Amino acid sequence: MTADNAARSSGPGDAGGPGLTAATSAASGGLGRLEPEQWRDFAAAGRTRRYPSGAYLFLEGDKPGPVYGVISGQVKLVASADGGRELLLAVKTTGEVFGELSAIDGLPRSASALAVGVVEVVAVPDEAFARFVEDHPRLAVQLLRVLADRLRATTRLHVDQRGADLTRRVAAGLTQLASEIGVVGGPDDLQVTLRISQSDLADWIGVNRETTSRTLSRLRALGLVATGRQRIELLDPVALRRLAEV
Amino acid sequence: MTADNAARSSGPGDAGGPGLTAATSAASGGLGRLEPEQWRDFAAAGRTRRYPSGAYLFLEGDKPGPVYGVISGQVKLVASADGGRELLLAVKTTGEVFGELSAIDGLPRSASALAVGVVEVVAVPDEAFARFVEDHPRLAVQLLRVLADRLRATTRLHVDQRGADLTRRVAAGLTQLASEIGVVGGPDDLQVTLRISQSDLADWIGVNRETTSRTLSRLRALGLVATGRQRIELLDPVALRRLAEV
DNA sequence: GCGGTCGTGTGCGAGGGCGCACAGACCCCC
DNA sequence: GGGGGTCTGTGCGCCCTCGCACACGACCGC
Repeated sequence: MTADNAARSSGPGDAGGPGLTAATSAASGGLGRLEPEQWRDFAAAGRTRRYPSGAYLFLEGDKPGPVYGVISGQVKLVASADGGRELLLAVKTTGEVFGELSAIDGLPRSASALAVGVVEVVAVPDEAFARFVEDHPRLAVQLLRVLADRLRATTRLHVDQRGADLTRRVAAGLTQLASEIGVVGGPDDLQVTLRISQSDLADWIGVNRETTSRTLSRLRALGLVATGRQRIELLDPVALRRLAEV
Repeated sequence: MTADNAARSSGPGDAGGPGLTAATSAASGGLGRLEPEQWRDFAAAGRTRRYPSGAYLFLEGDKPGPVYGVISGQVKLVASADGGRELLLAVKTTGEVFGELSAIDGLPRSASALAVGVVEVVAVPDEAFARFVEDHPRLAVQLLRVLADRLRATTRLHVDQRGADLTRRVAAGLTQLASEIGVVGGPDDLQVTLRISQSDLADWIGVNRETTSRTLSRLRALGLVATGRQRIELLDPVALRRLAEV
């Protein structure tokens, strides 16, 4: 969790308040990464499974089930609003854990998990996970911190996105996504390539595809991004972040 | 001003091994209500303070500080976005606890706490609270559940409000607020009166005041609500809830 | 009682996102 | 290699929200 966004102070009405502060990794939807030792213990408690591209690991509304850890591939966590709208909550990649909320509180899944490409995961039964947590107080406290951070991030997101103009929201969305699943490209360390569709980006930031596409056009004209099929290149991540946070 | 100058001392009232069992929903912003016994333990760990109307108990961005429990009065938790916009995150009343996030993760306050009318609270030093949690594993697990629930609720809110039309969002906002701070009125058990301004409601649902007022006019024409100065009466909460959930 | 302040209600014009529609490019699979 | 499906890019008009502006009424303090 980057401390820099949280460390910013701002009173009520303080114009310099937090902009679209992208609460980085914990944006929403997962436990974050475990330390190697913890991961071994975690993996030992479950079994490996493979899912084909497009398969659902679980659906929104399902009864509680296993907690998952990604071994390889990517998993999208999506929540559906009414009218068929969908919101992309998170993208989980190798080493990340997700689906632990249901194991914690026993409530139904609040999002669907969709395999992007072939995915290999380790699935730990929820009871085993619950025991695991109860037997490891330090882990429980760590979990508390993680959930607290995610709560902050989600609230922050909720607050910031309200009334912000499109350019800013798209810039913020790109910045967040890049920090989660960005693939560092060329020789320049700053260039980042996102391998997602514009529809996914639209679902992520919560606007429709066409508008997102148009906004990307604008950013392209500014030389900040380059786009292609299933590809968004952040040519100037720094400028984008600045755009997002103003 | 930030009422941070806390009087130190006062050992942790670490009496027994109870849990800070939280009630239910806790839409966002607090721990929920404690059971009487737990409340006693909690209160014993801190000291009572009084704040005049309009005083800030803490400000967004402040360093971590005490965890609060409301003895009497109301406290508004507000987060500020850019441009002076504010969002009302929660209203805490008698018996409710708030401000525990910072005590958990040590990060700065993510919202400001504002006294609505004269408020009496018990303030428990964050260190005491943290020790309290660490020494009671079962309490930690309880807390996990509470945070998980709040995370769900916040995410749900975030997902649902996206693209929903105004009538729905206002109806949803009224329903939520009513369940939190509604005062049951007349003989009919279903009638609920909210003692807040329309500006507060607007901040709660995240639209501007004028639009909120106009939407209330519409709902008034439908016979669903009655309005007055600092007063919104839910004449047909059931219909409102239906409106919100469709 | 009398201003001053705050909360409410409403009109109006501007701006912007939404949804539809369509064209072209690219990819995958048969 | 061809055809269908997916992804991208863009035009266009509708409608909704915003922001400004103003009037009225309730409440408060002197």
